[in-house]
Amino acid sequence: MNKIEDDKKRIAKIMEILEKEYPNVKSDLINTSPFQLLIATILSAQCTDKRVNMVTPKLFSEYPTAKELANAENEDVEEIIFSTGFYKNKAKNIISCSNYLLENHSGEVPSTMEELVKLPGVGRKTANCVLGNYFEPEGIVVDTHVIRITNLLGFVKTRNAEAIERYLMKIIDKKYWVNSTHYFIRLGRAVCIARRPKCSECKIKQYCNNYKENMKL
DNA sequence: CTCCCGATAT
DNA sequence: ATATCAGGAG
Repeated sequence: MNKIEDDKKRIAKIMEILEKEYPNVKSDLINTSPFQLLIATILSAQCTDKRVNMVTPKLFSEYPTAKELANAENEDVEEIIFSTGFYKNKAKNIISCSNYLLENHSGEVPSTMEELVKLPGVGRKTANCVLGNYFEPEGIVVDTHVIRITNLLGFVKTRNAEAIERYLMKIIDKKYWVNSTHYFIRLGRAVCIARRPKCSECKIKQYCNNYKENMKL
């Protein structure tokens, strides 16, 4: 009857199942500080976490904090992060981002959405990621997996990340705001794969509109 | 909306 | 060959 109330119950069940399936989830991006997670997340745009983790050990070894990265040469950074793609934009962003942190936040990463999205190369997705892992979440990370899976499940019918985030914040219990994204990412990589979803192996197929409409009957 | 862009699986 | 990967800026 009431879609929101119905969706609240359905996603609560889904969270319960995925929590059992993927216990102790956390970010797969290698990092030892908010600054490093921020940089790694900027690098992760349209790129796999595995690939980002191949370049960040060298990057963070040479430029461990905003202080070092702010004074880095553009070409040196480009060479290290080249394989992550969009390397010119990403190099420019993480260097000017480091400069901004030095000038405005003593080199530390701010802990609010309002301040984070002012950083060059940082939008709501990256900001939510840093907030959720190191501070208090102000929203829900909506990445490519969350967009695809929430549409397939039937919670939303849009590719607009902000619209999806607003709706998920209405229906997901706040205790799952951080982990729900991790669950969808794990499910998206292993089971609900973009090119070919493995619905037969899916633990939440009984709660999935796409499965009910296309796979059954 | 387009552009940025390399690595990988299919 | 083509779609996809923890997106963001103009």
